Amino acid sequence: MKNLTLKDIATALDLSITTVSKALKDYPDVSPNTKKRVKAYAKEVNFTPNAYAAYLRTQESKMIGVIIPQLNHYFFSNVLKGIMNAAEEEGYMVIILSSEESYELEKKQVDRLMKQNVDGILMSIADSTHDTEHIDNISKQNIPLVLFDKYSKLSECSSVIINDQNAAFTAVEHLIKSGRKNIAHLRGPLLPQNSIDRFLGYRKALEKHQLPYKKEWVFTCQDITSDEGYTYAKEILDLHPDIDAIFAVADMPAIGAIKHFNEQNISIPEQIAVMGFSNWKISGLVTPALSTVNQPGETMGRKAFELFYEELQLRKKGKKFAPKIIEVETSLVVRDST
Amino acid sequence: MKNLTLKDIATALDLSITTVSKALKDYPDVSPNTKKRVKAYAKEVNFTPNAYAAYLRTQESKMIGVIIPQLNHYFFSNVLKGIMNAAEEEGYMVIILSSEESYELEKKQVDRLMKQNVDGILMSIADSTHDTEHIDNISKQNIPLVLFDKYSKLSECSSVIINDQNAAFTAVEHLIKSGRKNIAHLRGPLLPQNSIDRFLGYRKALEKHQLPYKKEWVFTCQDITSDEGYTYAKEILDLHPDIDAIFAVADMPAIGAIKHFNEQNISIPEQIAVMGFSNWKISGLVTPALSTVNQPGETMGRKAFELFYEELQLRKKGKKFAPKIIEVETSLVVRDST
DNA sequence: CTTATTATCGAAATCGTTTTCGTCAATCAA
DNA sequence: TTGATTGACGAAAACGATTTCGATAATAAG
Repeated sequence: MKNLTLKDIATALDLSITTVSKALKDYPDVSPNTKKRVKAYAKEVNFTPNAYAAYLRTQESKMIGVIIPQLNHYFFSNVLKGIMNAAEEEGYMVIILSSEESYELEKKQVDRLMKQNVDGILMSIADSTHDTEHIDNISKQNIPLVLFDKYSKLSECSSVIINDQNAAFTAVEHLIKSGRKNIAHLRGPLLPQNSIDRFLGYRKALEKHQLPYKKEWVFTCQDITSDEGYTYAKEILDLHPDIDAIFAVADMPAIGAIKHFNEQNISIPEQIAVMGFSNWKISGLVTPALSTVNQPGETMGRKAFELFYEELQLRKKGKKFAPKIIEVETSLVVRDST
Repeated sequence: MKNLTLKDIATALDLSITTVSKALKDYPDVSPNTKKRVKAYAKEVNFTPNAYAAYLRTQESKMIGVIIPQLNHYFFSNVLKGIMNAAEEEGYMVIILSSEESYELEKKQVDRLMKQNVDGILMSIADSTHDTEHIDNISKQNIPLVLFDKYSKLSECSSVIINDQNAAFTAVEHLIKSGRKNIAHLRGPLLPQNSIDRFLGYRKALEKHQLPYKKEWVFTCQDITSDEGYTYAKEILDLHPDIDAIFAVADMPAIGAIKHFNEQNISIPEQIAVMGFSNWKISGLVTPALSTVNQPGETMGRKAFELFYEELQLRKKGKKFAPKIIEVETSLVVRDST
């Protein structure tokens, strides 16, 4: 009960391996009649060509590699879903690896994927990644690369992103319009572009509405966890009692803050409003439900695969491919915390 | 800048391909000196043998397939992590597929993995899977199969599970010991064994402590979502005001219930206690923090891979492998909701 | 009736490893 | 000296699909 080969079909139909192969791939020099016979038989016995043998000739593995910073992460799981669905439609298998937000591991994973001869790599770079040599290597090896969400301004490759600055701007403006004047920001680490852009969006909104920007109202989360939000919420209550709203770089810190306020019987949003970012599932389940910015992960994943596929097709034809940047729309999700 | 081959090394060192290959694999008929030369050079140029070419001879793809019911799922993400870490240590790549809890899709994914010639399949079967033909096919094709968490009592294969009945029993007993007498159960769908076992554990605990079992206090969640918990919480408040505790089949329904109680200003755990199952990250973040049963996903994943690997080694030696069932320890996590 | 063209098909090389089976020289035993 | 053993290496045949280049027969053109 082993997998069949072209040879099996050839002997069964009294044809050569060559003809069977050609028939299945619709070569013009096979008569319509034999094509029909071969295809019918192949379907009957549920034949699929051995991917490994095919690779050896075509150098196409029909596999792509995906590297994300965290496996257990609502947003990235959604991106993966989008990638995998799109990949399946084109007959691609997906190898998923995680960098665990580590630069060293990320380099290693890139290496593993290249050794595995994937046809392309889609990745979201780790927060701690400070240089792009390993990323540039991918392009040098001539394999298509698409970045998503956390991208690099330095590397010349296609990307699928959101407009973090605008999204943050809109979120903060929403807080301002609902009457808040003293808005704190739980920002992300200094490195990834997203965290910078969201911070810039925050500042821009303050500026537009002529609210003062205070350095001491910006708190930096290193790992973007709920614990950090919890801790900073305490600090805010103790040292900055005039703050009446918090805009967090992500849902997790926002939820940590909410937890602390709940424990201290601080009423949300009356005494202090809280706004997250990403629209994780959990954000709708805490009390009060968290207002946030929706980041359409699945769409981003699909678009990322499509960009890869487009690039691959062009390369196969020997054409040059100019990197594209796709910006996916976000939307404000207003719930009970603002 | 393409990947090097054995041939490249052979010409560089003025040896034959054969000798290079043998040297790298420590064949006895290669002199220690040449081995040293070859290995040093291979390391220098960062050579790794082409996996596809190797497969063609050895019929080992060094890939395993994993099928989980849901990609975006805290517990399964953890299992994946365990699998992937263990797999990497042995040089295996992991192909992850999702069945989306659909029997049809599950069959299709099994098929895809077999066509991809993976060396083994690890899977957690979908809730809707009612027969095991596709699962038995895997064994017939002679490829190792390991089930985890959601397994089947019908199939003869290794499994990594928890003792759902005991775990549920302990959880409910904890509710009883804290003084609750009227304990409802939000159970899972009728099919998967886990849901049945947790229900049985619930009954057993009631029985042991001589509390009456009431059919109308058992509510069936079809999709195990927070929405279902939310809805049933409402029903409980309206129709069964004497219920003073809820044991849910999973964290999500429990959290949905908490949300509703919060909105109705029902105090937890004073008026009603809530107990979840699985210890998702979110369960520690809601207010009040949810008591639950910890299910060590990462450990389960690692054990699952180890079982696969053990079976593979035995098969390679031509030995028979008797399916093993590993039971992983759970633990009660008492937080603020009980 | 011969020659050129077209329509179908196959032989064989190739991809990069692995592994079996030889080959050859050097060493040893007799 | 002869025959047997050992040590170190290579030639070549797989693995299964793809693809180039011929080969053959049937048809059309002259």
